[in-house]
Amino acid sequence: MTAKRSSTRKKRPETVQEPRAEPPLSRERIVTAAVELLDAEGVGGLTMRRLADHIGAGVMSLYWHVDNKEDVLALALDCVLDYRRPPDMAGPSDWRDEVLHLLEDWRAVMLRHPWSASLLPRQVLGRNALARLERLSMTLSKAGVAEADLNAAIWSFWNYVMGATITRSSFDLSAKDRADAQQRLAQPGGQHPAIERSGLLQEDDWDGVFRKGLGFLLDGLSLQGQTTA
Amino acid sequence: MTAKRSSTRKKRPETVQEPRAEPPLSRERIVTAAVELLDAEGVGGLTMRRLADHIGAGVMSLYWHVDNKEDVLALALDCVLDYRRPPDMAGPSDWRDEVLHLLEDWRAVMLRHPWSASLLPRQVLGRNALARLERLSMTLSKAGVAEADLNAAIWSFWNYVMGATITRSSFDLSAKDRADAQQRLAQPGGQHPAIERSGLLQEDDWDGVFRKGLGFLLDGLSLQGQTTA
DNA sequence: ACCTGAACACCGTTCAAGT
DNA sequence: ACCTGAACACCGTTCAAGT
Repeated sequence: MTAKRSSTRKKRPETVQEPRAEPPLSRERIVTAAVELLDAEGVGGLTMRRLADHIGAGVMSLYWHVDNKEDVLALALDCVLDYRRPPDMAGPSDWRDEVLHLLEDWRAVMLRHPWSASLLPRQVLGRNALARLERLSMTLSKAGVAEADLNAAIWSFWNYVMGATITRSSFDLSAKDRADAQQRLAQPGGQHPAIERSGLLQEDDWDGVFRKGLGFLLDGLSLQGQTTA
Repeated sequence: MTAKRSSTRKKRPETVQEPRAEPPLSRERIVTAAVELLDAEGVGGLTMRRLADHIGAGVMSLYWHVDNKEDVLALALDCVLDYRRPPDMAGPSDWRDEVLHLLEDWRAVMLRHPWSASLLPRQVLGRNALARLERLSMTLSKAGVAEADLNAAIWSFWNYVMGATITRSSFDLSAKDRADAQQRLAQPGGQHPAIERSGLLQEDDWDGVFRKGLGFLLDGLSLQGQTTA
């Protein structure tokens, strides 16, 4: 394709010199641009037209390389979820640490692309999502989680991570929103004494909360059957 | 408003007789219609125009009663999440059962309106969402969950329920999809031996899985600090 | 106070056509 | 094999106007 590109170059003498001589359209280039757009503008900002503009192509050219918008979203999601299984740790490591690391990485990746988490639940079968699930499954069964508990355990971690990440990335209160919420709760005759007292909506150590809840899940799982490390 | 309606009637002799003489437009009527439409067509099927048609009003009439589409969605969500705190159980009941019941009800409500769960994470502050969180908070602190663990516990349950429900309602595989998935996993040199072996994607006892994972969470929480029932 | 139509600035995608 | 423009059937919302 380098050949093709340079032949295109020859046609355009240097005098014109477009902003950048665009490499030919390709699935890969489309996905890259889609991720950029999604990162910059969120899911509502991705439009086939804007995507084409961003690339410097006609809208309909995209459809040669891609089925439709849904396809673009699926590709972008999978791209972002890229997972290279870490080199198998030398020596036996704590399975809890392994799960923790795996899920914190997963969450971190999705928070870096805040549009991604909400898309994942209907795209469970993506290449990299499956790879991550596979890894989790391996870790848990090597840890001795009973066969009968395995699927429930995996889906529990999944649910927890998705819920946490989707919530975190779609519910970020501005300072003003927080003030409003707090005020509404503290109204005379407030109907929410408990969550007002604990400051549930004022919580801001999301990393800590995430880790703590994961701890509950791991502890509960450890109690089940013969989970031997 | 009955007056207004009957006066309208007079203008139209029985010969025409519209399907139903429409009661006047109101926020309430709009929300009801929105929920119907959402239940029938999903989130992609709700359109201001279709909503107006469904009600028998002009599109722009809606905007007198409602700020915008986002507002409609928020109202519909809160409507569906309706929560009447159950009459305080006579006698002390198991706090685990109470949490279980609370969260299973929450999940069931959202599954009955499959569009709702995905909307909730950015609408945490809705009336009924807060009421349910309040209830959960009360139950947990009465159960003796330490002050320091309370918020983490509440958010953990939230995350778990949201993750489970969103996944369940956006990822329902047809029989064909399942077959495809299974086949892809089972390909020669398959890269997913673990999740193939456990049949992770063939799981279909979602209620059971949900309850089991909730059990892990509850068990883990019970281990923490002095949780006395 | 409540409703309306026309208009604006967008969408995703089909289709028939170009090279 | 790859790209394109025109066109279709939609969107949400503003605005100026009606009653």
